[in-house]
Amino acid sequence: MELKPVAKRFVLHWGEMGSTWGVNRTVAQIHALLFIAGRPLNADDITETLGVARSNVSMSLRELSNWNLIRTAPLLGDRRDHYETITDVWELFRTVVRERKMREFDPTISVLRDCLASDDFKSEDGVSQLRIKQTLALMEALSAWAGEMIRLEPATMMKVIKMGAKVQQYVRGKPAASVKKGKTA
Amino acid sequence: MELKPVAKRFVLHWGEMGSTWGVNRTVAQIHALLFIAGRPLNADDITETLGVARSNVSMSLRELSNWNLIRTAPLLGDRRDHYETITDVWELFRTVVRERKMREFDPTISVLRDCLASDDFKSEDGVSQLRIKQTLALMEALSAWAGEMIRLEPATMMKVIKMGAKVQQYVRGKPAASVKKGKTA
DNA sequence: ATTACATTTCAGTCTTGACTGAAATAACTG
DNA sequence: CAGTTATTTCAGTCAAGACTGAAATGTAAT
Repeated sequence: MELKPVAKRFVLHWGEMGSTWGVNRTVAQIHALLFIAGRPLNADDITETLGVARSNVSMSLRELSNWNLIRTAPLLGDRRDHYETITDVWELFRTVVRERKMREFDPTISVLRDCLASDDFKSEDGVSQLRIKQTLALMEALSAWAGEMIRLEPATMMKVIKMGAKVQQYVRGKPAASVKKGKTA
Repeated sequence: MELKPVAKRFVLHWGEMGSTWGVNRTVAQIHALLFIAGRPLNADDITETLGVARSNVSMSLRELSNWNLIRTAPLLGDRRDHYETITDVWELFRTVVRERKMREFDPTISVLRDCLASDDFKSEDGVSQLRIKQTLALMEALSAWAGEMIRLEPATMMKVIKMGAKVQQYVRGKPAASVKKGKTA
């Protein structure tokens, strides 16, 4: 299975981006490949196409599984495991947000709550206390927001996102000049 | 300058999270330290407090500067550069979003547009074409959304976030049962 | 201009974690 | 059950990049 030029470029770019996004290159490449392939692939297909070790593919598939980004798709007449990924981009996005929230936000929120509750907290500098409280408040707000957004149907989420900053008119009670006219930096 | 227990925990935790967030440990620790310190610090203060090499501090400060997360704050009667970071957490958040959008979204959007525009595109599999188009649409929507959000005043942005999924009632035309009653997964 | 202090650069070292290949395990088939 | 195929595990290797220390550069005072 040889990739066509554009597909190859897509897979390679996704792999590079993976590093920035906190998953390694191979994991991101495999995901891109499954996403673009149009049919479930088995581990050997992937090994061949990407030119990495079979064992690397195995571990990377496990990692993608932990992210809930792939599932096995049994094919009639073929013993080998075949893998497919979510094809709806908004559903995909939702999954990634859910997982990142779980890995990156929730643990930090726990630590911050713990800090606030600790006996030592009262003896900290006033500024430190304030910063920690504010950081926790920010993260709780973002976490709650993300939690609500990922509960929406993909189609609804899309509408909300596309509505963009126009929503502020509802929190302010009137349309916002700053956005419509681009007044602020 | 010795850190109090909670401040130390905060700095260490922020450092660990940094790895997940795509900046290295030292960079994240320095940022946490400046955030919690309550006054501008010079490079030697930081070196001492964190117990890393002076040169490492120098490079990390440069990195934070590239992220627009710190600025120098000249102190009367002291030649050495002192550094401070944004203290408003929403402003801080806005800066991080702006920078990540620039580094992680914008380049990918360029690549995808390029793929679509290329001569090879038409000869790709139908599925590949579709996936690339949908991915680009998603990323453009998110990018536009983020672009609008970071233009808002921090206080407004906070209100929008805190409003959460309730905004969907405005895109749908009525309150959403799925959120209020938690019907969906 | 010289000295003293502050900062940056960079070549080399060290750490972390990605990747491989071989061996072990598991799953199926006749 | 023996043989075959598929998958996972893991110890070792390798690569990327974080970190250090020493040297170079920059900056201000005398």
